[in-house]
Amino acid sequence: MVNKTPAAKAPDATRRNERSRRAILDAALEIVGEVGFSKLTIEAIAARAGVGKQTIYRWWPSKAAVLFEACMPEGLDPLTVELPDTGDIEADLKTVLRGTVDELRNPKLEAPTRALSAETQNDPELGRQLTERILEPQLQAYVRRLRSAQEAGQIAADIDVRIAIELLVGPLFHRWHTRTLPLTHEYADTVAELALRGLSPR
Amino acid sequence: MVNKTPAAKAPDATRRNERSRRAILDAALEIVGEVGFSKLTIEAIAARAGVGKQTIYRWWPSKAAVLFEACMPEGLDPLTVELPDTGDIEADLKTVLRGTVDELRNPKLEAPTRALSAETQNDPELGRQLTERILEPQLQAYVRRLRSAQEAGQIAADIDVRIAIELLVGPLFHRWHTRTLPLTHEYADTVAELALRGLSPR
DNA sequence: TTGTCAAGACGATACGTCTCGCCTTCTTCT
DNA sequence: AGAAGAAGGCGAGACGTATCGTCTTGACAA
Repeated sequence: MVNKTPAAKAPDATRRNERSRRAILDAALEIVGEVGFSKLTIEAIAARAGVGKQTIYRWWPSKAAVLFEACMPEGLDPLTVELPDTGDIEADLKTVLRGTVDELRNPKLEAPTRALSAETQNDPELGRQLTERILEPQLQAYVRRLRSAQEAGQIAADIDVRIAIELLVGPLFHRWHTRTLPLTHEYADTVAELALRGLSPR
Repeated sequence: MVNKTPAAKAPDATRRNERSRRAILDAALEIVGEVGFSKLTIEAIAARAGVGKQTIYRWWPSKAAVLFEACMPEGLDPLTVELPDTGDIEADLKTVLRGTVDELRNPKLEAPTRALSAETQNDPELGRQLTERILEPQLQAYVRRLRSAQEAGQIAADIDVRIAIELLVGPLFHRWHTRTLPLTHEYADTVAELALRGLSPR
C-alpha cells in the first residue's frame, strides 16, 4: 500500500501551476492583513487569487497551512541562518534580540505571525512544522553562537545552551504574546544583560 | 446617550437565570475538552446545556468569552493571590514556578487554556480582559515577593521587577507555547536558579 | 406587565466535495 | 516528425451540510 488512505491519490506536483500558487499565497497575506485571520476564508482567497477553490484544497490542508507557506522565505537555505560573532557575546546578542524585536513589531508581518502563533496552540501538527522549518534553524544558530561563547569562557561551561536560549528569547515572546508592556530595543538590551549575568561563569 | 448603540438595550442582569449560566459554562468546558476549540460551537453548547441559543448570545459576545468565564475562578478574590515568603527567595520561586508547571500540564485545563491563549492573539480585547483579571493579579503577587527580596538584599535594588518576572516566567511559557522540550519541575528549578543569578546583587 | 427562558425557524455565509469544459504536457501511433 | 489521444491540473461554480447570528413563539416567573 502506497497511500495511508487508498482513496487518496496524491496530486502530481510536477504539473503544478506556479502562477496560481503565488497568487494564492499573496492573496492570503493581503486578506489577513486587511480583515484578520478569523475572516480569512478559503473562498475569499480563491476569489481574490482568481483561482478555483479546489486548487487550494488540492495543495493545502487548511487556511493556516496556506498562511504558513505564505510566510516562508522562498529560496532561503535554512543552513545560512547565522548569528554575528564579533567575540563580544553581549553585543552580539543585543544585536540579534533587537532584530527579533524589529521583526515582531513589523506591521506587515504582525497579523499573519499572530494568526500562526494562535493556530499552533490548537493544531499541534502545524506547530510541529512551524517549529521544524522556522524556529529550529534559528535556535541552532543560537546554539552555535552560545557554544562559541562557552569556549571563549564568556558563558559557564556547564550550562545547557537550550535553556540559555529560552532565558533570552522567552521574555521577549512573553511580552509580545501578552502585550503587557512595550517591546523595545531597550527591553531587549536589558534582557540580554540580565540573562548573560545569570549565564556567566561564577 | 446611555448605550454605545441606541438599538442595543442591555438585558436585565437581576432577572438572569443562574442555573442556565452554569449549565452553559459547564457545557463549554466539557465540549472543548472533548473536541477542541475549533469544533466548539454555540449551537453545541446550547444543545448540551439544554438552553436556547439566544440565552448565550444575550450574555456573551463570543464563544471565547464563554470559555473565559468558564475558566474564571468563581468566588476567588483576586487580592488573595499571594506568593509564599519564607525568606528564601530561590526556594519560594521554585515552589511557585513548579506550581505553574503543574497548572500548565493539568490535562483538564490544557484545552481551554490553549484555546484562550490562541484567541488572545487575534482578539486583543479578550487578551486585555484576560490579562487584567487573571494575569495581572498574579504578576502583582510576584511584584510584592520580589520587592521583599530586594529589601532583604537577595535581589539587586536597581532591577525593574516587571522585567525580573518576565525573566522567570517567560522561559516557561515559551516552552509551553512551542512544545519544543518537556516542561518539568527540573526545568522550573533551573530557570529559577539562572534567572536569580542574573538578578542578584553584584 | 415585563423580561428572561427553551425551542427552533430563518436567511446568510463558508465549508468541503463534485462536476464541467479548457488547456497544457506527456505518450503513443502512424 | 508530426498527429492523435490520455492524463491531470486548472478556473468556475453548483451542491448539500453546518453554523452563524437574528428573530418569533409561547411558557413562566417576578
